[in-house]
Amino acid sequence: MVEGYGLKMTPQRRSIIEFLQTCANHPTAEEILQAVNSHFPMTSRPTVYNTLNWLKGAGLIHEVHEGGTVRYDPNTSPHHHFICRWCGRVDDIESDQIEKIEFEEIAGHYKIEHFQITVRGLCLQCQ
Amino acid sequence: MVEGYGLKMTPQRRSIIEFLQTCANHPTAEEILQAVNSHFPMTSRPTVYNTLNWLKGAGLIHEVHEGGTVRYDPNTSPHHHFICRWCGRVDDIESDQIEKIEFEEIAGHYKIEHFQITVRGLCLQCQ
DNA sequence: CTCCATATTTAGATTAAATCTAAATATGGA
DNA sequence: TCCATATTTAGATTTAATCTAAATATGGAG
Repeated sequence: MVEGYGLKMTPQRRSIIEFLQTCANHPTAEEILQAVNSHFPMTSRPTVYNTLNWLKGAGLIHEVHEGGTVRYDPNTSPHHHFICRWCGRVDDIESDQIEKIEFEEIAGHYKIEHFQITVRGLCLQCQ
Repeated sequence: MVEGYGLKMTPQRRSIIEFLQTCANHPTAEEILQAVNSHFPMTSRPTVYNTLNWLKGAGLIHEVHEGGTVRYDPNTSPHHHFICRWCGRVDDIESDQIEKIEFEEIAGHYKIEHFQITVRGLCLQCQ
């Protein structure tokens, strides 16, 4: 399936990928485990973590470390995050919603490969 | 010491605060435990976590969740972070080193209280 | 300065997230 | 269809962080 790496597709992996592609938010590993088991029972915790690490290594998902919990982000296009101080939800903010940023001052010191903005505040429901 | 809250100053807390004020980087709880014990032996792990949570609640330090490890940041002025992809170090980037950002597009949806930029790449030593 | 109510520290147990192990199982190319 | 090899699984294990109850230290009141 994933050429050259000897990787095999399984029902468990298919379920996890399918769930990640259809969910709009940023689920935790535990939420993924629960959701997948409600459709395809008996997928074990290590399998969920194995698959998530496989997807992460292949660059198909990203980990989001915010608020002490690890979440998984199926959106791999460059984008930013909004985090609600009250309910903890993580929403995507597309890059074109934020103006370009210049890094002139620090460009000499670091080799900048990527940057990400984390916006915090209150979402519509929690205001 | 911290008025109105019934909090008491102890040698352990003093050591932890002193270390945080003099260290330039972003230590983990474990690193703080090691450093404090080398100066003032026999400070237990729960005491380190108690003190860090007390300081965090008082707004004197911030937690940094990056790369799967929790780090503590004694710099509470608004600033940004650089994270080295290779060695994992977290450096401060002061706000005035990055140009102002406008949030016009998303201002209608969220109540924005704060934003922080995470820059990733390679530090001088790791290039 | 001394006393003592109360906050703090401690060792050890406990929790929770994530990973490891070895055995059983499933995948997909030949 | 067969079978080498990757994957899954249950259960144990690791690690970070917290909880517990008993011992201790702090600092305001007298």
